[in-house]
Amino acid sequence: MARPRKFDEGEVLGCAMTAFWRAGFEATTYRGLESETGVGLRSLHNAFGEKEALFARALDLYRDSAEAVLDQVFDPPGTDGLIALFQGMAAPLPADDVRNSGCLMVNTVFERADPPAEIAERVAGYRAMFRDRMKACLDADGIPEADARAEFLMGLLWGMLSQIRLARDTTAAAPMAAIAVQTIQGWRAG
Amino acid sequence: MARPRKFDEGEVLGCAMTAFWRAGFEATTYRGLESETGVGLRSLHNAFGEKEALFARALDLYRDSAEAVLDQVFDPPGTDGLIALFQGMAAPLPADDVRNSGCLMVNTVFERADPPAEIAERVAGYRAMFRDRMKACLDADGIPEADARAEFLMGLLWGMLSQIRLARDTTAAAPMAAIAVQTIQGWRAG
DNA sequence: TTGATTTTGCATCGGCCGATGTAATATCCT
DNA sequence: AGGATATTACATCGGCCGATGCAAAATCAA
Repeated sequence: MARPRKFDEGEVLGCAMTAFWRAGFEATTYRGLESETGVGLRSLHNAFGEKEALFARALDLYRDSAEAVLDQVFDPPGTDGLIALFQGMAAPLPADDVRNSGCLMVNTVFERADPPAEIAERVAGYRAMFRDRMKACLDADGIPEADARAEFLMGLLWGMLSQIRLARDTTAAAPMAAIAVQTIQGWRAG
Repeated sequence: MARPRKFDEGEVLGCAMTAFWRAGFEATTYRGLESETGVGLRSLHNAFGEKEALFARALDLYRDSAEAVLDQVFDPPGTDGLIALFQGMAAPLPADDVRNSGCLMVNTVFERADPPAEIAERVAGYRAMFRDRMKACLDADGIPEADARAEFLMGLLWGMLSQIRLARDTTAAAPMAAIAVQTIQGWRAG
């Protein structure tokens, strides 16, 4: 019915997500994506619309990917999964792995001082999702004060991601992960 | 010997610091400062040079202010000071207080994907200073594993500041502060 | 008062970026 | 083959920002 696209939309979206992840919203430009993907500026704009919309789709992709990981790590839900999560967060990775750039959602919290509602909702929703799944892990093992402790673990997690972003290296969070594991084990014992 | 300035440099620097703190490096413009302070664009540029240099001076001012606070809270150094720090971090403040915008250093980690060395050094130095002073508090009370635990507390602190920035409200970190205090007390007891 | 010196106000340059207009191009359906 | 339709390539607009040039203004020393 019409001229077909020369590029795969999902592929380009993935490329945009990692670009936002590494460099942030501002520093990621349509013209930069044009160079990286070889897709023309006008085609990108045709496919994704304004930059804000592309960013929102990148956040959605990120959330979906993260949930897929949680489905595995928290299977079944419990403190073992939490411990695995914190240990995995600080595991060494190849230097060019995008996860050395921290977490796209956390980065977004800080970069965009006054984001549009569409973005703020996605970030807040992501955080709530993550916290609720950690709380479910605490509940599964009968840990008391699960609400406050899940918030506590969220704080710790995002703090680790701060340090990872500062150092551009997941292993920079290893000392924190070690004490986090101790603390969770302490809850389980006590 | 020459025409005198019509503005106070320290006052303008303080204004710039809070602007960077609230809105970030990019969103804070010389033209915006011109409006806020009433000082002409050309005069600002004359006094502070390029924007990067102004930002570096703002970071220095921030560090000095923070150290002055630590001098009080950690007097004498010990876990009581640490507990006071974490509780104070989540204490309610007037809505327009700049501390509801988190921490300038943490914000900087995230906003600037590839900062000039002058900036990166200041941020890393600030974090190291803060961690060392927390470690000194642990040492003062004979807490073991002080190095890793100080890192752990840094992670927690920066995670609380993430949540504060997301919510634009220090009290959003209250649940984390409560568990943090419990955890520190546990170290003291055990 | 006069001259040296710094600040100030105004205008402007150059660059980057998001976004759009337009015409040529490539496909599918009939 | 031929028309309808979406994509592509190219050029460009408008806006914002950092930075600078320049001349008028304001002070102090002599």
